[in-house]
Amino acid sequence: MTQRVYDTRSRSKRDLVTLEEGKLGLYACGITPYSPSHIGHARQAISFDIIVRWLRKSGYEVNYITNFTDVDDKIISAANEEGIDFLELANRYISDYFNCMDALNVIRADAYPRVTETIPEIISMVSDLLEKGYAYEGGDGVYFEIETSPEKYGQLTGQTLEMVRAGAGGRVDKTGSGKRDHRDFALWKMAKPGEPSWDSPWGAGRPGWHIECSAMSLKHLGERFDIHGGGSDLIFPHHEAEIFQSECCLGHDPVVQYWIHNGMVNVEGEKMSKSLGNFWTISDALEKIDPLVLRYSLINAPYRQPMDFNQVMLEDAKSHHSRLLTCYGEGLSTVGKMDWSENTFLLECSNSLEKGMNDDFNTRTALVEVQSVTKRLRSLLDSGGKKEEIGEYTGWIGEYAGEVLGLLPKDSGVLSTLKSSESKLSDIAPMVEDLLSKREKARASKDWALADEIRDELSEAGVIVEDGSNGVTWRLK
RNA sequence: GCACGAGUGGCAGAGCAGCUAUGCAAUGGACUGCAGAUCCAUGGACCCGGGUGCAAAUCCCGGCUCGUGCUCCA
Repeated sequence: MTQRVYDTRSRSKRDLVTLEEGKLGLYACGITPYSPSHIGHARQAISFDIIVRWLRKSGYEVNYITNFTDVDDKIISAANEEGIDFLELANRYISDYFNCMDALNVIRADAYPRVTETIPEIISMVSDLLEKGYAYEGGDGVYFEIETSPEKYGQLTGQTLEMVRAGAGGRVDKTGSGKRDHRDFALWKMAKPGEPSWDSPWGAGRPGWHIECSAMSLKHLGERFDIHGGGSDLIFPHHEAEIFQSECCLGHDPVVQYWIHNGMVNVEGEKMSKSLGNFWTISDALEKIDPLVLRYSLINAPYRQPMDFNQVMLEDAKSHHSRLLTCYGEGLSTVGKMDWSENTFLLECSNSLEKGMNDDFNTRTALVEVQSVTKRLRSLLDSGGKKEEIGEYTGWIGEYAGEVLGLLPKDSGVLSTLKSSESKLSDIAPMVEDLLSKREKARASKDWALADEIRDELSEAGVIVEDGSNGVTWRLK
C-alpha cells in the first residue's frame, strides 16, 4: 500500500517517494523555550511522534530531527526579567519540555540541535547568501533580499509578492530597521548592548529566526531531504523564509520534498492565548488528566485539522482510554499477547487501520478500529471467551494501540497498576463484604431504605455496588 | 482587503462518486425492589443554488457562514 502525504506546497495528497529508497529524513520545527510547554506543543510533538512511529513500522529507516530555538528575543527578555542568563532560562524550559514529552509517551527524536550549538554553520550559510548576492548588510543586521528571487515567494501560502506588497506597504519605516523592503527578513541581527552575541564577519550578533532551521536541517539531513514539518502557524513567514534561504544558498530546488503541517489547538472554541486566560500548559493539563488520556484526546482528530480542546472531548477520551486500558490489562494478565495473524476479524481491522494511516496518517480512523477491537475483547472477557482469541485480541491491541499509537503504558506498568489496585481491593474487601451482607439481609426483608442507605455509604467511600442477575458485584470508582 | 482551509445527525468526528462510519447522547425493549452496569433494537445528517454523471456528502461553478494566516507563535 502506498503512503500518501498531504504536502502543503502542492496543496494535495501525494504518494510518498523518498530520495533514497527505504530511508527518510524528517525535520520538524520544535519549540522556543521561553515558557512552559503548552498543549499545542503537545499536539505537534505527538503528531510527529506517530508519523515517525508509523513510517518506521512501514519499513522506513527514519532520521527524525527536531530543534530548540534557544536564543531569541522572548528568551532574552524573559531572562532579563528574572535577572538570569538566557541559557539558564532556555535550559529550564527545555527540561520541562522533555519531562512532558516523556509523560506523553513521545519517543525521543534522533537529535535535538540547538541554535547556540549551530552558530558556525549559520554564519557560513549567511556568508554564502551574501556572496551569491541574495543578502545585504543593512546597518543593524544582515537581511535576505526577497526581490532576488520573487518566483519563490508564496510557495506555501499561495500569495504572490504583489499581494503582500499591496497589503502591508509603509510598514518598513515603522520597523526602523535597515531593511530595504519590509518583506526582507533578518539573517543576522547585530547585538544591542547587553544582549548575548557571537562574533561574525559583520559584527557581534545572533542569528535571525529563520536561518537556524535551514542550517540545522542542512547539517543533519543534507542538501536535500524528504519531509519538513511544523505547526501550521509556521507556514508564513518561517517556512517560506527557509525555502528562500536553503534553495538560494544551495543552488537547487526543491530542498524539501514534502511540507507537512499540523493544525492548531483551540480551547473551548477560542484561540488559546495568555490574554484570554484559556492557556493550558501541559503540566496544568496533567494535574487533571492522565498523560495518556491527553495523548488520546489529541489524536482523536486527524493531525491537520484544527481541534477544539474542551470538557466533552476530554471526557470522551477518558472513558475510551480507560476501557482500552482495562481490557488490555485483563487480557494481558489472564492470557497474554498472542499472534493474531490468523484471525480474520483482526486482519480486517488492521487492514482498515493501515488504510487510514497510509492516507495521510489518519489517527481518527485508527482509533475507530482500536475501539472496535476493544469492544469485542470486552465481550470475550465478560463471556469467558476462548483463551486463544483473548490472546489474539490482546496482541493486536498491544501492537496498534501500544506500539503505533503509543496509548498504552509499558506492559509491566499495566500489570503493576492492575496488581496495586487488586491489593487495594483485598485490603478493603472484608469491610465491604461485611456491609454488603448486611445489605443483603435488608434486601431479603425488603427493607429498601436500609439497603439503599448502605449502598449510598459505600458509594461515598468510593465503592460502586451493582446488583446483577448473578448476584451483587462491587468495584472501585 | 488578499490567501488558505472548513461547513455532515443533539454533540464530537470519519468518509471525498455507488456499499451501516464510529463514539457519546436519545428512544424502545430485556434484566432490576430502585439505581447502575450490560445486552438487543430504533430513529436521525450531509450550508444554499445551479451544473456534470446511470449515480454526488463526495467532482465543477456561484453564493452564504465560520476559522486561520498576512506581526511573535507548535
